Parts: sequence; C-alpha cells; structure tokens
Amino acid sequence: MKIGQKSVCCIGRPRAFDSEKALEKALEVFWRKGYDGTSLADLTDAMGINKPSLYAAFGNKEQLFIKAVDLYENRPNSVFHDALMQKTAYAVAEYMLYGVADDLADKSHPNGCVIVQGALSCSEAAASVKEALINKRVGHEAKIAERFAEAKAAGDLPTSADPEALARYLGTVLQGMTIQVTNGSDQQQLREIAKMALMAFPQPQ
Amino acid sequence: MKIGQKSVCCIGRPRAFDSEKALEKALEVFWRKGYDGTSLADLTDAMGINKPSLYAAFGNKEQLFIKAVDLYENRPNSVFHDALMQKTAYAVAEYMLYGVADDLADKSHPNGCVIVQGALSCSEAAASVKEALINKRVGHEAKIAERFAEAKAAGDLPTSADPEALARYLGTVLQGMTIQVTNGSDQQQLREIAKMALMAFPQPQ
DNA sequence: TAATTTATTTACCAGTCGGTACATAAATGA
DNA sequence: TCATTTATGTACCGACTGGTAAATAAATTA
Repeated sequence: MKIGQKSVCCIGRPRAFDSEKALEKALEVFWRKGYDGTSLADLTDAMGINKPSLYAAFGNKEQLFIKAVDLYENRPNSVFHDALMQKTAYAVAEYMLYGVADDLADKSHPNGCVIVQGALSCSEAAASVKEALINKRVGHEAKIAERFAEAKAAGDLPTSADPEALARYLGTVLQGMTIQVTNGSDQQQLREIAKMALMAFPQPQ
Repeated sequence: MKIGQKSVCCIGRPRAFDSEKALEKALEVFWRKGYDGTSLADLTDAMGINKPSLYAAFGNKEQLFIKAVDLYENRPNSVFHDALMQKTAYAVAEYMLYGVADDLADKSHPNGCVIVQGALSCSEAAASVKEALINKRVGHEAKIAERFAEAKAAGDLPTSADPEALARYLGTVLQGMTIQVTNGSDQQQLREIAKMALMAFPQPQ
C-alpha cells in the first residue's frame, strides 16, 4: 500500500534503536540463560535500551521471549525447514542429524537450543512459556512425522514403518544432542552420534 | 563407635524435622522447577521448616541443591548402577534404555531428570551448579564408556567398536528421552524409542 | 538447679525482581 | 508556529530475592 510520499514511516518520534537487532540481542540472552535465569536488566543491557522502550516495543518479558523464539525458529540457516525438503525420509533424517550437529557445534551463538533449554524446568511464572516451548517441540516432531508419512505413501519407507515413532526417535536424538554440546561434545563427536543414530533408521530401498 | 549410653544423639536441642525427608522434599522442588526457578520460600514451604533451620542444616541454596542431587543419584531404584552390572555391553544399553524409559514414565515423581534439567540454561548465580551437573553427566558417560571398554576387552563388543562413542550415543538418547517425557511421551512411546535406539547398538555375538 | 549447647522463631537486611508513571524530546501534519 | 503523536530517560512502585541477627526454647551435662 505504498503511496509515493516523502513521509518516512509514521507519525511521532521515531524509535532510536533497530527493533530486529534488539530482538536478536534478547534472543542471545534468553538462549544463554533461559527464561527464569534472564532478568530485565540482562535484557536491557544487551539490547541497549531501557525498560520503557522494551515494554513499548515488545510487550513484557514473556512476550519478548516468545518473539525472540519466533525469530530463532525463522533463522536464515534453520536446518529444520531445509531438512524437510529432502527427497527421502532417510535423507530428511540424515540432513537433520548432520545439520543440527554442525549448527550446535557453531560457536558463533550460545550453546544448545533455546526451544529445548529456554524453560525446561522452571518457576510458576514461566509456566506458560514452558508450555509454548513444549508445543513448538511437539509441533516440530509432528511435521517430521507428517513428512515421514508422505515418504511412506511414496514408498520410500517400508510399509511396516511407524512415521510418528520414527519422528519421536529422531526428535529424541536431536534433543539429546543439544545437551551433549553443553556437556562439551565437539562437532566430530556430534557427527558420530548422528551417524550412529542413522543406523537405527530404515535404510533407503 | 556406638558406646552403650542412653544419650540419644548429641548435645543441645534436637532438630524438630527429619533431615532426610526434608532433603527429599527439596529435591522434588528443584526437580520440578530447576535451580533458578526455585526460591527459598518454595523450599521452606515444601520442607516444612524455616530459613534459619535450612541454612543451619544444609548450608545455603546451592549446597542444598548439590545435596539434593546427591540424594537423587543414590535413589534406591537408580537404574544407572544396576545397568552397569549387566553381563554384556548390549545388555547394559538395553537395561539402561528400558529402565530409564520406565523410570521417566513413573508419575510418582516430577518429570525428567534433575541432573539434565536442573540448570541447563541458567543465570550467572547458578553457573557453578550448572558446572556441577555437567560434571555429573560427563562422569556418568565416562563410567558407561569404561564399562563398554571392559566389554570390548572381554570380547562381547567388536574390536571395531568405540566405547566412548557408544557411551555418548547412549547418553544422548537417554538425555533426549528426559525431554520427550516433558513433551508428553508415555511409557510405551519411550520404550519404542529405547527399542529403536538399540537397533544402532552393536548386536551381541 | 545451673551452665552449656544447639534449634527454632521472628523480624529484619540490602539488593533485585518485573513493571510503570511522568516529564521531556523528537518527529509529524496543520 | 503549534497541536498531536510517539519514544526516551528518570525515578519510582510493591513484592520478592537469598541470607542473617537476635531472642527464645529444648535438649544436654555438671
């Protein structure tokens, strides 16, 4: 609905910070410290803004967390979406296992996965956040199961295969790998785990 | 060093609570809420004592957590120790996977594993607790690797087997299963995961 | 009974928690 | 220039954080 006007954007004083970059900073803190472990002071320090700006732009701590996790899910190099587009169920699992291994080993961002670690055990104040993350994890597994069901219909998984069980197994290994990296496992070790996990997966043909 | 005297125990006013039971209550709270998510008020409420008693008996929040986790590790029905005593490496893995599946499905205690979830992502105040839990997880895997190395020497694992890689894979699946149960997986589903994970493990003979 | 030792209760500490009221600053359109 | 709108900085809110000082209570030994 662009109307060729010189008005930059909106009425009122323009915000002095980049909303997206501030959200990235917030994500990094939540990722590192979890929801309960992150204070508003941690957030405003990292984001370079003060509390009223944070509340005006993002709602409150909980809504900021959800927005940060949404950003996390839609990261440009998200392994998840690319994996689902592989040609066979085996290739999907393989892409996801090695892709996550490589991503987890990447030291340019905090350890692990914010969806797994953000609010695993938590205070009552974080209960709704915990539930939101559970829904995301379950939803991801459901999408994998759906992809495996397609593969089964397409004939590249045996008729005896259980798409949901396969998805749960794959999810289990991926979630376990996020803990392994916190334990100190490096890229090679994570890829070894991926390789072993694949041995339990129905081979193509 | 029992000397047959009628003195019950010690000098001074006796404590009015059962130290072990209070510790069990503390464990349950930490298990459910994690270290950051648990407040001293949560603890004193659950333990039925007040703060000065807690501090006199257990030190501080951090020391109480460590003591609670020690209690957790030495639970009577701890799968871990029993698993290591099985006759073959495969039997060790099998016992551990199915044992953990059953234990995780047990609704008489909080979900998951306090060693995995207690301080995965956490505040700076919990950094030392996080490190202690990492050490425990790594230590457990090291004991499994040791057991697998014995098995390899005994000839019940192929000479090509890598005991440490096998232990890491097993640990990964077990840790992933603790998250699965929080996601809502039931006993049957956890046992399915255990079954699949075993398919990647070197078969006996 | 008196002195000693330890546990409990109450009340409190400074610091931090998530969140907001209010005054001011910077942009807009009229 | 002026009213309007939105963002910012400061200063504050009550509630809660982990932790403790001090008084009292209950056991011991002498």
